[in-house]
Amino acid sequence: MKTLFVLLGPTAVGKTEVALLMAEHLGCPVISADSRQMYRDIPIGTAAPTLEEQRRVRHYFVGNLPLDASYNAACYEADALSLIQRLFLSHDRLLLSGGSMMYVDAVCHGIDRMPDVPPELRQSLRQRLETEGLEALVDDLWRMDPAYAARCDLKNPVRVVHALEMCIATGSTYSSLRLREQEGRETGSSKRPFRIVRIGLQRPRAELFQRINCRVDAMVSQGFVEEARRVMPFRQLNSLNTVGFKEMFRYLEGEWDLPFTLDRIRKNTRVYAKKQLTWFLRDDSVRWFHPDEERESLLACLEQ
RNA sequence: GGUACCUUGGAUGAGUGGCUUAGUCAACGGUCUGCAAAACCGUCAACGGCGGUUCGAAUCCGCCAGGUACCU
Repeated sequence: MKTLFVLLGPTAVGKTEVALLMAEHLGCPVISADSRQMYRDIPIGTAAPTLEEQRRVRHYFVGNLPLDASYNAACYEADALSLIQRLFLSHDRLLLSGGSMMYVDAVCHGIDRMPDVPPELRQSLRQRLETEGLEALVDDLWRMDPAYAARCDLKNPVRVVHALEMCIATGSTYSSLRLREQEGRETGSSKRPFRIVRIGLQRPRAELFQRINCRVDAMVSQGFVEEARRVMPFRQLNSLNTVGFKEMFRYLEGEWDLPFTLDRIRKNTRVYAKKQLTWFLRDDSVRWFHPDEERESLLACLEQ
């Protein structure tokens, strides 16, 4: 049976380097699962694999999208699965590596088929959110899909708006589209025709935070400020609603000074890393390793 | 030596006699199927010390300690 190894872990833990080793060991490319490294023009701020690293091992889904692409986890699921299927023709073992929780989840568990949201619909709901407030939208949700309203985080505008988008776009209910929830995680369409082995990278928190701090400084010396300045005209794009860029834009506007800005970036990156860990730690099928100290056993686990 | 002002949780900062005491930032924990490096939720902890007034004090009074400003 074909095997997909999935390498995951918090940002700055050292995934890129370990992925290279694993890929070389397996003789396969790296399939990246990073929602921000996919965008071109922002390699420094997203700590994307360098050109040298990409010469060492072929990478997919790095720098392959323009900043204004509209993309999401469902697109990624489709793109990744078709690539995986193709690569399995010539490989028995493949490597997916990345820290974007939903993207990894989409490949491993699948995402239910849902309609595309017409941009005008999204726009009008966003408009209503501003003029009428969240309460009005919540009332609508109770009316249109009480089952989902009962379990939805009703204080989260993004969730409420999305549920309404689905209800209005289909004329049905959002909850009726959520098949994975109804069938349970391991059944139904999410069943993959290949084996999935999840490998997690983790370090003691102090060590991880130390690496985050160093990486922010390294980014700056690689020209992060200039990179941010170049893309600032497009700051409203989702691709730039990203830790590092959000803060850097405020610096470039003169609102914050540079030391303060870098502090905020470090802090927000720490918070992001914690969020990733919270997500990944829930999945107890993940086998965890220290990226430096347990490299031997990590590579050994590829042979099982 | 004298006078005035100040002292709140890790940081900042409201509160001015009474429902276990704001907010912000940090820290910590969590949620998550279509913008997810997004969005959202929760927890934590303080009224400088001692004594007094009072049914009741972070809030009023006195002393002590520390700090700031000005004066001789």
